[in-house]
Amino acid sequence: MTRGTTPSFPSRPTLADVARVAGVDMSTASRVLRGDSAQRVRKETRDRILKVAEELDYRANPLARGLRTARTDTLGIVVPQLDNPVFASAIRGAELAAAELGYSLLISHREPGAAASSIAKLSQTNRVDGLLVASLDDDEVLRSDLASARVPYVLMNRILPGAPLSVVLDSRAAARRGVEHLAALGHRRIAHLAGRAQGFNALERLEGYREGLAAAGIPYEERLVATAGYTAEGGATAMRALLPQKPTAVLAATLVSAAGAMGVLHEAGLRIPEDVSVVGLHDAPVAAMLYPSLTTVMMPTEEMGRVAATMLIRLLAGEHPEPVPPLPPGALIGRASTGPASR
Amino acid sequence: MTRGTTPSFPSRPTLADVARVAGVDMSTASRVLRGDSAQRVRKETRDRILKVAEELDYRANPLARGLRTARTDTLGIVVPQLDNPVFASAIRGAELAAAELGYSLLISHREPGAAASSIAKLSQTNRVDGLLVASLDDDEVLRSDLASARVPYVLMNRILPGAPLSVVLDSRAAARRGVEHLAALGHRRIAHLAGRAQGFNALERLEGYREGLAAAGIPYEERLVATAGYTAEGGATAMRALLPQKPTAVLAATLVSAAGAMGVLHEAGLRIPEDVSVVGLHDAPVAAMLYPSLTTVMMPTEEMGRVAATMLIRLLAGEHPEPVPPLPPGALIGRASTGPASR
DNA sequence: TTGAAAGCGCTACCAC
DNA sequence: GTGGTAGCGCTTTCAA
Repeated sequence: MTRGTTPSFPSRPTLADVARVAGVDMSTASRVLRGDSAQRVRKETRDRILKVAEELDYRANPLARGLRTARTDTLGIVVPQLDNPVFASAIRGAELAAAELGYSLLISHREPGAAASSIAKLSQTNRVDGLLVASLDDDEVLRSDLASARVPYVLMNRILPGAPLSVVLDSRAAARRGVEHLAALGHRRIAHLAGRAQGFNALERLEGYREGLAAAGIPYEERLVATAGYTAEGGATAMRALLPQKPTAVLAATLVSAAGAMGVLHEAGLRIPEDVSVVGLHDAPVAAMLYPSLTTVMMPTEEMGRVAATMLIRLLAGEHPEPVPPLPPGALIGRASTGPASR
Repeated sequence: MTRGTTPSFPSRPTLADVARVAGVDMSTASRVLRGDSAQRVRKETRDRILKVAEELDYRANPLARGLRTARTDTLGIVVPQLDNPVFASAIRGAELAAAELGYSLLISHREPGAAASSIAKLSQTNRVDGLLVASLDDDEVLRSDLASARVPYVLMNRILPGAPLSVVLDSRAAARRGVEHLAALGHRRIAHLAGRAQGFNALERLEGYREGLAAAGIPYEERLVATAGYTAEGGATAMRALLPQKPTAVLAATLVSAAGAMGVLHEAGLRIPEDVSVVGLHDAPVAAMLYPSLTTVMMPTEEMGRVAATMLIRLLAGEHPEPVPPLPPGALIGRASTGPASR
């Protein structure tokens, strides 16, 4: 009824207040409160200022500071979707690393096809010092978006020819690992539900799939590969198309496409894993929610965010961080969806 | 290798630049560029300024503006987790509503138990004008967090005694709707996987469950209710405990607990829906990924974010928005997990 | 209808 | 070791 949530909100103390109460000049107060490295301040004075600031519950106004220094100590992170475990955990990693290094994170959730590029929006308005960018867009689109960036950036989960700083996962190794697991279980007819036809990660995974087959001495057959995209429906459609090939195992590019494929297998009366084993790439809680629970290859998505944020902050500090190699996959999480080949 | 992502970044033009090029005073340029309502500016002058601003690609520096006006036109939104469809879509709704009203959204992902409350952090540093708060914390914890808020706020998805402005979903009606569906299919032994013991939504859903039973003339039996919390494991444990009661149908508080329960039913050799029907509350893509696909009651989570943002902005404008009643559930989405009672 | 000027809160340079 | 002060880019009286 009343503005109960809007009580008084007394205005915050300013640096001038602290200085006055402590009996020093603003500039001195600024020096100590800012943690100036060249601390040419007497310990006594220092302590007094700190004490007053504490008592007054002083917080520097980041707007004023930013206006003055032309820095915000804030990183923008642009992701195409929030409710995607990959991006959610990349955000978490970036957030942790950023916080450790004194930066905040401004999360921007830009749905593909959003009118205005948030890359432009974030970077052109002095809100962030740098950008962490994940994108599902085509190279051309992303490139033109990035062209409008007025701050340094680091890409996550993809590369873009011409953009030197990217942090990616080793999808190829992950796919190979999944195939190896299946091959070790005796499977020979291993199908692959691929991602987008031209996506960076999709191509890498396909390559890893082939490497895994080769290592097991299994010939590659094109008709055992179908493009599933990144939706459950895509996974279902692709699986349906693959059924006539009678695979005994399936390597799905994502958890979502794995789920779609599993639904089709159930419908077709095929038992998992007795008739068909399924492996998905990436690990997230949803893997355990499927039936049967899905065997996955864990991917270091949080680490990706962490590394990307760290690189970006280095870049902002004027360093020239070296490109990092693709982050190797984590362990294979054996659950109930994989078993020995029996046919 | 090189700082390829850090080219020149020419400094942005300032208002002074625009004014100079247009041959007017800064104050005049400010008036027109800001869209001052009392536009006491000659059209000719106006157009000239606009044209110059356009040519120079001028963007007001939000830091400077914020410093001057003590407003940021930014709302903070605090959620306990990102990869939760409920919060993800609430964020989307809030973002859309905020954008329409000229506000940006600063997303803060505060994991429970995070050292510093992001409520305090966001609101005490002049970064946001107001806060949208979702929280899974206990009343006491949340209350003390909010006590440190220096800006107006609106709660989402829960109430807190003493905090007048909340936007919640009508979980009670949703639960009732789920039970009605099951009862209409002939089920009489309907179990309920409840949420947290004392949570606001959990209690509401339990109430709705009882109402639904009552409406169908089914007596309430306490032993058909188990607390499942909000994890798949919790759902599994609760379902396991309920099995001896031989329910023919289950109303799960969330999709996640429904998934856990379904796993247990599968393990127990019970067919879904032939032996046991399952309904989950909330709808999200994961419902279609489960096997069999889950019948759900859709909840207006995006609308919740939209309404909350709108209320908050009204509050900031000095209006006194009326509390809104719980948002009614959407349609029941019939999928494969429910069928007629056969025993 | 337009201009002049103060000042938001802070940092950083220079003087003492 | 500390103080004075200009000025970041903008909005907003107040004058003209």
